[in-house]
Amino acid sequence: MDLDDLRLLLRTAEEGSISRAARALAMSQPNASRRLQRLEREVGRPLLDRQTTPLVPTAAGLKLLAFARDTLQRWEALTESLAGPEGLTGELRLAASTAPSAGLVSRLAAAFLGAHPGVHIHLATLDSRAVEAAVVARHASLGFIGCRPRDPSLRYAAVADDEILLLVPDRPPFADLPDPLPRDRLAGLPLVVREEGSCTQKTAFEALERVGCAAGRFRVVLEVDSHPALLAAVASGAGAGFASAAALHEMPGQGIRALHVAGTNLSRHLYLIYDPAELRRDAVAAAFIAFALDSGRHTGG
Amino acid sequence: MDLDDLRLLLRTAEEGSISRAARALAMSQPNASRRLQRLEREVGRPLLDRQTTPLVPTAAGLKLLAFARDTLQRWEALTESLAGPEGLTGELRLAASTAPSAGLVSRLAAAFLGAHPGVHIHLATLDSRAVEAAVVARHASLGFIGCRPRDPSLRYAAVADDEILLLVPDRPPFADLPDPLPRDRLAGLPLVVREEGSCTQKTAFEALERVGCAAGRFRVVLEVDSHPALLAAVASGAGAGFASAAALHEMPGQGIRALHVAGTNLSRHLYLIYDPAELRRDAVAAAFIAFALDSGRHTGG
DNA sequence: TAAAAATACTCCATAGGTATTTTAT
DNA sequence: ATAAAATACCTATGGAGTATTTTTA
Repeated sequence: MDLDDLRLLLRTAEEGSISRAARALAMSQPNASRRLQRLEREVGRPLLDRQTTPLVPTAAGLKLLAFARDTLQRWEALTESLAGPEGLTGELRLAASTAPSAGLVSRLAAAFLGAHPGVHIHLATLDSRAVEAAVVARHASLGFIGCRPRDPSLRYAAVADDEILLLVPDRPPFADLPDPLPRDRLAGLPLVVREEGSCTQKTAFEALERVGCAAGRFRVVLEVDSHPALLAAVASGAGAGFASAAALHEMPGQGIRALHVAGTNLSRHLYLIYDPAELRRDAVAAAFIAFALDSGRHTGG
Repeated sequence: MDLDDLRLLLRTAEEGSISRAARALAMSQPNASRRLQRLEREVGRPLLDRQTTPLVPTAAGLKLLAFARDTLQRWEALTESLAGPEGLTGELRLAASTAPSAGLVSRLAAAFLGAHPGVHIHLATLDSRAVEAAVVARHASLGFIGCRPRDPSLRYAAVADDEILLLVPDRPPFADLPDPLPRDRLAGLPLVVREEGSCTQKTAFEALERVGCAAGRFRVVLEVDSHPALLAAVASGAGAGFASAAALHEMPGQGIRALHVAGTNLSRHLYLIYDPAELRRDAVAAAFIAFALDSGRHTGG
């Protein structure tokens, strides 16, 4: 008997349908059906009357439901109390994409460590795709990326907003560009862009395209594969480039001005991605998510 | 979280040692160690202080121990109450070796069905080795054989005693043999024996060997591969043969006398064999074992 | 030095998914 | 006829075993 069996039984009784319960708990219908059958074998009695619609618990099912409610409630209370003031213990492996999220994440990590000094956090900075792969492969419990995950088995939550700015060299012929830069001036600028996997890049181009600036109209003069390289290229006058405001905070390059693009909402979210099953197996990861979402409410809104 | 995790934690705390708990619960030490580590990850705190000997639970461990005791106790009570007067439901697959045990087992099955009319029992009669194989392969939940199981992963319990008798043709030159037959008369008799896998055979020869009648001294004239074949052979005067008293009850052959062998305890046990893990997964099998052992106490002693 | 716990590695059972069939409304 | 439950089948995860290393009394 597994706590998940109890959750499934409970949900099935609430929904009155195995299929609906399976959907709600993100599992396949045959799997739910089998788990309930196994549970019935284990207790030696049918738990649900499958003849009726909606499905209704048998007498034995009602007894087990009472047990399930009680046990789950006591378990939640227990784990919550264990995560209490003294803090958690264990290891937490995070993966964050590129510089901007690494900045936010390290701040989050530091704050989390204040509440839970017994936790050892390992933070890896990878590109967005590698972050997603690391979470799927369980090399990391949690990931932070700038766009929604592609893998449908991963859940995500927005933890912060981040504005994308246009960086330009602080020298002619860029020095005289006005700060809210009119959109039509963009097409003439030489651009330094990030490699294809970059979320910053993707978000900026998508937002511009939405207001009528097709990506094809830009003059891409240089493609680099990291944020520092982009800063260096812009600072040396190669062209303009997009970067997130958070990343500038961390490392303000010299000889660079940051401009807003007029009439365009070049903001992006930061997404926390995770495998839902992991939360049931790793109390530290679960606590970190709760912590991140909570602190996001204060800062990001 | 699994009930087995709770049982393991409880036992570990009682024994003060992971190794001892593992032994007690019939699992390997590394497995026990890992399961406890996983449980610790799940709750986010260490549960045992491994620095001390004997091992001692941490504060978090004590809380979880209280939860474990309570939950297990409530679970046992629940499953017991569900097996109550109205009876269990489900399927029970039994495998019994040869005729003698099939007789006992079908009587047991009938009695069990009286208490649990919702159960569907499937009884297969196989030779001893096949019974053991069926239990190991989970084709049957429970098996009944005449000797202890070879496979160390199986548990066994003696459920009844059964006496082995010497069957002789009711005609010359056997007709004048005295009923408590002196052991020294055995060596001269032509014997009909069962195939090598037979437990009846094995038990009889072992018991005789123990009192000094080496198997080599017997005159084996015929080897057959079933109990009915043995009866037929004896009835037709081919020779004497060993068979269990229970089997005679079922099918008393004509023209056959059953003799005791003087000064020799030719009794054998009937063993119920099972996979211990199965009991936690199948309430019907668990109930049948309890039932069989209980009724064994009244009849067999 | 001896016993216990943890790690490394391997294998197999089984949990879980997809596709399909059966059942019930 | 449609939706839900059960079954068949397959794959891959991870649970469990053996062998080994590390640790601690």
